[in-house]
Amino acid sequence: MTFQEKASQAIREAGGRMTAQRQIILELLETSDEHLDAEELHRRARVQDSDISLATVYRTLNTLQEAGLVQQRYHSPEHSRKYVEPVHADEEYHFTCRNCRRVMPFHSELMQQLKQQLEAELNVQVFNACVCVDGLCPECRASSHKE
Amino acid sequence: MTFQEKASQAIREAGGRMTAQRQIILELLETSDEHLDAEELHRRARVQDSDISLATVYRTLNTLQEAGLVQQRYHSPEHSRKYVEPVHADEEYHFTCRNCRRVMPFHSELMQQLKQQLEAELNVQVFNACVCVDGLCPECRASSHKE
DNA sequence: TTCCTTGCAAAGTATTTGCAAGATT
DNA sequence: AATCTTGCAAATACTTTGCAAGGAA
Repeated sequence: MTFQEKASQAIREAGGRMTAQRQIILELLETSDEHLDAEELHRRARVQDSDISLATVYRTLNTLQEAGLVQQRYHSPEHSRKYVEPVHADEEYHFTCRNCRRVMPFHSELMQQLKQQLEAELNVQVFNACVCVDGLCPECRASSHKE
Repeated sequence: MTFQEKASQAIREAGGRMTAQRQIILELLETSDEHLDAEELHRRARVQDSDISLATVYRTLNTLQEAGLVQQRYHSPEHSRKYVEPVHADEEYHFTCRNCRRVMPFHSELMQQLKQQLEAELNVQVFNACVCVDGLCPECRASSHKE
């Protein structure tokens, strides 16, 4: 079952409706590998429907998040914008350079371990973990040594 | 050297000045174990100086963060407010219940490992890692099973 | 005396919401 | 036909900023 099929089903099950706007947003989410925020998604969605509103993008993302179809990501150190990605098996996290703002994605089995640890030790059920790391990227690190 | 002494020194070294307002905020940061956001800090600071402004609290926190004296924390799933804590040896992270909003702090050596892994594999220098986990706390988990 | 810091109010950024019109089932 | 969704504009929440007055070094 593709992401769009899963989404359609979930929306329907929640008593919602499939609209042209939602279709566009789902398509963009499925085909983009980058992490998108509402504004960028809106910008891209307008290529297909120049009347689609930013509010609709926000509402659709919230709907999808509530249905567990997309998860939120924030980038350090700002944490000001919400990025979304479809829920997949391998979760991606992000390192942001404080100096040049470059974002480096990373994967780590440690996060899986952390979830298990929390479920065991705190007796909670984990839905989502957000990890944002910041510091200096290799290049900025090197140039800061020279100074 | 206490947190306040370190802070005074760092502020001075950066060409800044120690003011009554900053003194109050530093004191609150040092003596509170909870995580405070600007508004809560402002509320508490007003007990000692009823004229202190929210803008000053924000500016002071930014100054302290730039100096590496406090670090930011965000709570999932909202990520809307910035909380601060003095930089200490043992870093604390947070789990938030999606249902009852309860926040449970936790510690984990896995985060230290993650930092080391990133420094080794990505060749970056890590300044800060933010981890916010959300899901269901033990109580809400139990009651959701009953439904 | 220099210039950093403050309070105030206004502005800024990201996101949400009320409402009437429009679309889906 | 019923009601969910949309676009628009206004509202909200958190944080930053311009400016003139005040305060630290």
